[in-house]
Amino acid sequence: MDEKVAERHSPLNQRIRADIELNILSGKWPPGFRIPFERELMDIYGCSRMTVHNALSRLVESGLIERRRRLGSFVAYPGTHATVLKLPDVKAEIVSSQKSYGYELLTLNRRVANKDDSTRLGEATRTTVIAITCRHLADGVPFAFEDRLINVASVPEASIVDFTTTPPSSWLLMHIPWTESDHRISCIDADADQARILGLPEGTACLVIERRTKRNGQIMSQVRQIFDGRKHSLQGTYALSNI
Amino acid sequence: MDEKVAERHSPLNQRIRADIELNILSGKWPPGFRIPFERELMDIYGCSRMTVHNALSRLVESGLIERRRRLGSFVAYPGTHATVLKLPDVKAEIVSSQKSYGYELLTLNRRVANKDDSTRLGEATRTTVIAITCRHLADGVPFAFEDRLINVASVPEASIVDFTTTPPSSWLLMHIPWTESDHRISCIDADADQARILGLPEGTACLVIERRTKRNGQIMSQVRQIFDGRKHSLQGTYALSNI
DNA sequence: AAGTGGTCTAGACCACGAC
DNA sequence: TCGTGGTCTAGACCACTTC
Repeated sequence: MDEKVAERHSPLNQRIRADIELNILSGKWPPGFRIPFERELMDIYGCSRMTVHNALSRLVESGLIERRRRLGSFVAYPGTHATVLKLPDVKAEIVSSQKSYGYELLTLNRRVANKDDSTRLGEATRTTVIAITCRHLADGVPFAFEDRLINVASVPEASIVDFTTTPPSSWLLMHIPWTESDHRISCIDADADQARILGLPEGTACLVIERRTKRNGQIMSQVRQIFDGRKHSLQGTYALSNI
Repeated sequence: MDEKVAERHSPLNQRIRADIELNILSGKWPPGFRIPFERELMDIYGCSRMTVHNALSRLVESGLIERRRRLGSFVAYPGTHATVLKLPDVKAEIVSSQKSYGYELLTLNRRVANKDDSTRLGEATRTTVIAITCRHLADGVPFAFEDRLINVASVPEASIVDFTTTPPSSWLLMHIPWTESDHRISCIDADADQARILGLPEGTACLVIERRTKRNGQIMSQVRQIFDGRKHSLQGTYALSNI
């Protein structure tokens, strides 16, 4: 086998991973190619099986190889492109781009979930929700329009928060961290309201990010954020393992 | 510590991972919380340090915890939401939704990269490129407009492919697998050409996916795909470790 | 100096699945 | 049946960083 031996002084298991990645990404080992057995790699690198096994296991996690007992390890067939998108908190995003952050609460209602609310939360039960619409500004210019529902049953503390000064996204991130979430990214033509709030001509293409956050399977919040499509885009890289 | 002991009959290292995940996602262990030392977890689970260490290492990879020598392991502070988006091949996406797939080559040029081409490829060198525009149809209805550049220096085989019948995305996926890629997702108002090709009113909000694929750091191809924003959206879930 | 995590070893037994 | 990967052990030494 080819030992390109990346990064001479890094730990052995990382070198093994990097070597195999290189062979796959360079096209030398095509999809379906059987890579050496663990016991062969032990001899090649002069190390124990545990070291080899850990390296290969992480390649499985990253989706680069598949392993089958008795048959060996094979370069996987990539069916799709995938990308990891980071969707930062709007406030953090504005601040980190050296602009001043502004926040305006537009509406706040506390109500029993209506039909639309239940659809957004993905729950049939008639819970109480806090419905918030607000606007984020960067250097005084409208940056994003946010429309959020908070499930009061799941996040009772939200009842006593003063959302006239605290952006709900930032508060939730600080107080209800590490939730599971699913996202939907789409685009729309701004309607009259949205255009007015974002200071755009009606019909401008806008980027929409919707997110539902859950904890223990229970939905805590749903949010729809709308951005000026001419100024905002999302970028992601697909890096394999981060050696 | 709390042993919620998920999945009784799964391997021990996965149970350890799942237990710690549960404590973090449920909010019981907030960001900054110091989780038990490896040697404590050995006692708690009655296993060797290697088993504990492997479990914790994978939690580091998933971004859920951070570890510092001498101090211990801590629940990480989530700065951003992240999502894994799958961006399937357009043909595969249409076929899997039970619709008939159609493909039309619109233009094909082979030329020395001009200024715009070089920008798109992110390379200053004046290489030869194949520039393709084409249209994907689902059940005969325009589905996506694709504008692609292929770097001939990196993908010489592309010179002899008949792109009048073969969609370039599908060919590249089959023949140049396992490239690295980066993506950009944005939206635009369809201009006259785009509207005509997609069969939409001019000015309709459209979703745009741009992708550059590399191999060994060398750019192989750049593509811009445009979809009807009213019908197309991207969805992603953030699953932590896949236990 | 002391204690944490980082890495590795040389074994072991088991589970699965092709044959 | 038998060879592969899956899991685990009971050690070991090292690197780093705070004390």
